[in-house]
Amino acid sequence: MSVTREKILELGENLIRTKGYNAFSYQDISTELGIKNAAIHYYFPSKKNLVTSIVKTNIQRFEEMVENMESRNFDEWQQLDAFVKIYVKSRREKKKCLVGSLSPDVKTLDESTQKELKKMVDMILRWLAFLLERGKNKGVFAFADSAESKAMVIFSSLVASLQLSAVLGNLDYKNYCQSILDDLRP
Amino acid sequence: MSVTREKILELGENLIRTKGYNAFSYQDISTELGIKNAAIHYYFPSKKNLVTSIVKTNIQRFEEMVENMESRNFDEWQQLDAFVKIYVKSRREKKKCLVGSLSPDVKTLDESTQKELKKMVDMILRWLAFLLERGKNKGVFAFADSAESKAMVIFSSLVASLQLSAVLGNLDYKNYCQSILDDLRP
DNA sequence: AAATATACTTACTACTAAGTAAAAAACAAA
DNA sequence: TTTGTTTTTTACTTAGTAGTAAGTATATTT
Repeated sequence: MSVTREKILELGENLIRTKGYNAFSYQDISTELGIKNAAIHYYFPSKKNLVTSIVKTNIQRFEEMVENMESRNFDEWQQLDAFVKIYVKSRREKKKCLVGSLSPDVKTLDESTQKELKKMVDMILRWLAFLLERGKNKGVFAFADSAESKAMVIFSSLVASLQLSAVLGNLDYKNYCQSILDDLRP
Repeated sequence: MSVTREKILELGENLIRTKGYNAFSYQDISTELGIKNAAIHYYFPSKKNLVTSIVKTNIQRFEEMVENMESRNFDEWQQLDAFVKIYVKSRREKKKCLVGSLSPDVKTLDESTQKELKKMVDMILRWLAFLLERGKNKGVFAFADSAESKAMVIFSSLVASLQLSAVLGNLDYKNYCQSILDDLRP
């Protein structure tokens, strides 16, 4: 695959995660990469095309991460910890997660992009609920309500706190994430 | 105060809460109100001006709500329940909350708007933490971690789940909110 | 060597955005 | 009824936006 294409995807993702979908333009990318506007259209005929590709890439990345953790026999706690670490890293890099960046703009996205985004959110929540359920049965986690509810609370907390920490500025994010994990301790 | 001005503020808020800050235009407002583009500039010289006013209005609305609840001797549970009801209503109206709409776009906002938004988030989190702490001491609530942490988890959950429910579509939001409250039961 | 595909650039169209200056209309008070 | 103020429209500018058509140099295939 083309290096330029890869760079466009990477830069596009970063722009979405810092400025948001409706605030970034092809010019932001072309200027940064030192190419012309039309060169981006060569790889991604339309903006919706680009964003859909970015979401698809992220879905794949997530699937690979989960597969990798399972094959390396990560236990439930280690897997959840690895997932939370993605958010700690995002915060350090002053970026939001892709879901937290695109979800607020979902109404303004193309239908095919909406579909991919839904697929991604569904996938994450299903994985989280499954992990929590399995961990609870094995005594790794302890929590009162349903695994689905708990998955939603944990994911929501991670997504929104990343947005809010950009507003508040200070916020000890790493510590906050730790308290989410601690809450599950048996 | 002018009726047109009030209508612009209301419509602007709704547009931010449905499409987002960077996706709505003065034309969206002028078309809906049957006035001209320039008429909006008469009341709000710039877009940043309008958005800042919208945030300020919401801060005031929140302050009034809290004052009102205190003066009517709402207990901690009733106050939290009333706060959660705002989000259930938002979900019913297929809108995000203002914080959840503007926070992801904070980098693209004018500095004065950023300041007001921070003020709003600070205020809500302080109030929530205060309420949780007081309620815990009185035995109305029960939770393990600090009131500040719990306030952040609850607020994040409400904000992000509103965004995610717009992506997922189905989601039993009312029930989800109930589970957040149930979690605090002693 | 000729044909074709790749990876672009140049130069444009069509449109939308925010914002402005000046004129006109609407409304009040004298 | 005149005068002044507030509100709104007309008509515009400036500065973008996504997207396209046509061309070009270079590499690859036939």
